[in-house]
Amino acid sequence: MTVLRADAQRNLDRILEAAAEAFAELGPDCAIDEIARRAGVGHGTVFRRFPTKEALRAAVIRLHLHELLARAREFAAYEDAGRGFEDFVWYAAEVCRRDRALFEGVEKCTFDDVAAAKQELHDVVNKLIRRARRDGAIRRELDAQDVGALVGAAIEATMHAERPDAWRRYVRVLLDGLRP
Amino acid sequence: MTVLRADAQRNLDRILEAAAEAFAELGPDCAIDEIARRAGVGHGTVFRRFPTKEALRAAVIRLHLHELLARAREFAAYEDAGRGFEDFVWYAAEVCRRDRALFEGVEKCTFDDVAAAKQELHDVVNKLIRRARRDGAIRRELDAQDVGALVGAAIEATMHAERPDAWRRYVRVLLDGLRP
DNA sequence: GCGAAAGCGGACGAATCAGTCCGCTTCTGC
DNA sequence: GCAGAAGCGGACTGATTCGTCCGCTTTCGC
Repeated sequence: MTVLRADAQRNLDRILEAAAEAFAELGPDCAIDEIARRAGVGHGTVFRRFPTKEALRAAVIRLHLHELLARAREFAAYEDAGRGFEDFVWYAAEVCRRDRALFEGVEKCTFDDVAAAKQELHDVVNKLIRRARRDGAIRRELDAQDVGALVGAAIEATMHAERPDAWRRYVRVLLDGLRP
Repeated sequence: MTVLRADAQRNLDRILEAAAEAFAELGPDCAIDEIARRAGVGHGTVFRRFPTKEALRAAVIRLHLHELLARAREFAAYEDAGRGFEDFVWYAAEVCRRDRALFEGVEKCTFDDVAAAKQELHDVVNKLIRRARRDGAIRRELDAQDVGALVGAAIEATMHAERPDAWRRYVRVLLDGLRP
């Protein structure tokens, strides 16, 4: 990939920023025209950089997923496995709450590198869960997939809630329910 | 409203049935053409009975909501409030598991009578929850909306799970988490 | 500055889907 | 049976939105 012209780079940055904002606010089905408008460019310009809407979505998800992965690794390195797991759940909930598109978008996205990052994140989270379970912080009958599904569900629930502080109560309910 | 001609009534029944099925399967944004196809009628026929897609959605939701309301009243009449509440959650989980559109659809629907039925259900569930809370079966800080969101989330979680019996474990985790 | 390459963005095409309309068909009361 | 009312459904309209294209503009090495 050759270096972009200065104006093109400026526009690319603005598009990514606007896209992240618009997806977070309006969800992954948000119209390209809306993103172009927010970025202050024509929508043809968006399509030049990203051949499809899916590609733009993937680009935004990629950024967020790498951030999430880095943080998950930190939590996995905690001495206290139960604490590391809980802190990760709180962090993940917070991220998804701010950006409802991330959670939905990751599911939808079929790009190879995003799938790879997703798998990598999955592995790290699995490790977090296995350690927490060994330490008696999570019930024995639940496996990593169950816990992942339940955490995802609690986050999903916070999106429907009206009261802005609801998500804390939901995560608390979940964490309490997960204990043996 | 005058009585319908026999063929019209037959078609109306088929449309409602197909709509319930299609919404359950494909979600509340499912295309009218798909519903018409499943019902074996032209989509003009659907629009004759229901002036908008919203009206059709409301009609389907109405049926399900009344059923749910009747059952909720039964559970609310239980001697043992905690037991009544838990049984209701198990029942609601089962219903939502069969029809994922119901939960989403109710949120979207803005028709007055549906809103009224929703409010009525809300009141009964609130009563269930208040009684269960008084009996010490549910934490004090959760209201009906919270519990609804959490039950919905647990059901949502079961859809991502591979093992078919997962939903029972998830509801169990939820109910344990709800306790003080 | 200048010319070529890179980039821009609005007009356009195509697909999808809600909702309308009207010529033809089917039912029903008599 | 028949006449007229009721109903049917497919063609059509209009809105929305993804994605393309090409004439004009901007940048940048020289």
